[in-house]
Amino acid sequence: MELFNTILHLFPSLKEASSNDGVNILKLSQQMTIPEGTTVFHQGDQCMNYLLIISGSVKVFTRAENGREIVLYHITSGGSCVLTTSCLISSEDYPAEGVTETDVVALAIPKPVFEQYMGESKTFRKQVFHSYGDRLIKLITLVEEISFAKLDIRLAKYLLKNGSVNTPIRTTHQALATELGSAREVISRQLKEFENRGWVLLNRGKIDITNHDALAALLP
Amino acid sequence: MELFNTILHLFPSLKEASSNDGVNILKLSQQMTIPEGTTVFHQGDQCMNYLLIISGSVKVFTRAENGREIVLYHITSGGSCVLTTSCLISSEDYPAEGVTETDVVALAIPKPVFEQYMGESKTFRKQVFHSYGDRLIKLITLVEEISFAKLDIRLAKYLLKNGSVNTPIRTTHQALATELGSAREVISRQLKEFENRGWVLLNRGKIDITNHDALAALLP
DNA sequence: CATGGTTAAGTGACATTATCACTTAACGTT
DNA sequence: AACGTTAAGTGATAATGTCACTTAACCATG
Repeated sequence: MELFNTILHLFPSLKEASSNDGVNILKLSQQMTIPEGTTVFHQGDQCMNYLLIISGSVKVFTRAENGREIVLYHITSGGSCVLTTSCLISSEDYPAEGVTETDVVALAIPKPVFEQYMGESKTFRKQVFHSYGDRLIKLITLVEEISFAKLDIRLAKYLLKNGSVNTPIRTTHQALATELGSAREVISRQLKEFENRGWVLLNRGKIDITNHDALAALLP
Repeated sequence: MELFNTILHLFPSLKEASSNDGVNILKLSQQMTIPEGTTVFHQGDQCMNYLLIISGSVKVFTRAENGREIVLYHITSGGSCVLTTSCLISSEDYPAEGVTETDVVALAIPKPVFEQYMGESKTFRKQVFHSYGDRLIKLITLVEEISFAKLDIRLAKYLLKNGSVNTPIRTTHQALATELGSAREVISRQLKEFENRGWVLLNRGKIDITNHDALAALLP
């Protein structure tokens, strides 16, 4: 059973939880496959499951009235949706939206099962808490970056993180703007500036990095 | 024992935790009084306690290299420091600083005691989770505001929240800038603009609201 | 109560980023 | 090859941030 092992490998805490009292947490949970572009949760939703991502990626973001968006973070393989958890516990509404960026395989643990294992397994608890801590730190870092870091630096950082000299980045300026919490025009101009300096090569939907070191020199 | 009851009233989960197996979580924790202006934790610290605030207020913020600061949130009576918790669990370093804004009375629960009660008491767990959820939601809201909301609106909101027509706000423009993640000069100019419109009255270290409704009309 | 140090607030010039209202270009379809 | 769609470019203008100061208020102390 390949998938079974993959899951236990990604979420080792489930191993302990499973064997604890002979009940298999995996049997009580529902495995689901979600196609790319699906809205997993909405601003204002309620939710009844704790979601573990087995493969693929979910983009979590908020939207302003005027339509502008900003990505809060991504949940990838091995991650869990703490917003879901947070709402599981506190029954508050989501302050954000989640959309799958790729096809996603996930495990949905029902609320009662989740709560039971939170009490029983220290390892499971630790993992859940760790996800929380991670998100908090990511969000704090995001606040820092938005308020302090200049856009050219944040853009360079993103480019270097998501591409390299021979692996171009396939995305639109609009998506980049959303990712960095800026406006498309601003991103376009900044990229054009990078292109003028010979650091990148721009094409519709594609950005080639041509001078890695120059971009890297921008970072603090 | 007045304080004892205050604590149990603020943190009802401790009641259950205390009586659970006869061990009193309060006895194992240390109550401390911290004067105003004390740095409770630093960027880069480790920590060994879970902190509950009994009275007073702690300001949590990050600082950029150039010295600019932005307040992430405040922890007040009945709140707990989840950053501490997060680092308790994941042993990561703090990405922020905490400074007392007033004299603070707090309860420090040592790491092992905290972990024990996390396993034993569902109520305690719930309260800890709730704090986490609260912070997440606060941080997400902050990200939203920083990236989408205009400064005049955020400023008006702050003024209305912290003062009224006959209770002036006692703070400096610098503190306001930190609170809103902006620069002092920008705040000064915006306030001056409000004053020109007859909405507020400015004095060194004091802001009087003279037209509540006009300010309120600015909010969405 | 005058003086000087300290902290708060004001100012002008300039840089960066956001917004608006478009135009131009690339792509896929038929 | 023409057309609709989506991506990217552009110029003007507004909002915000930064820098290098100046001015004003407050407080302590002689």
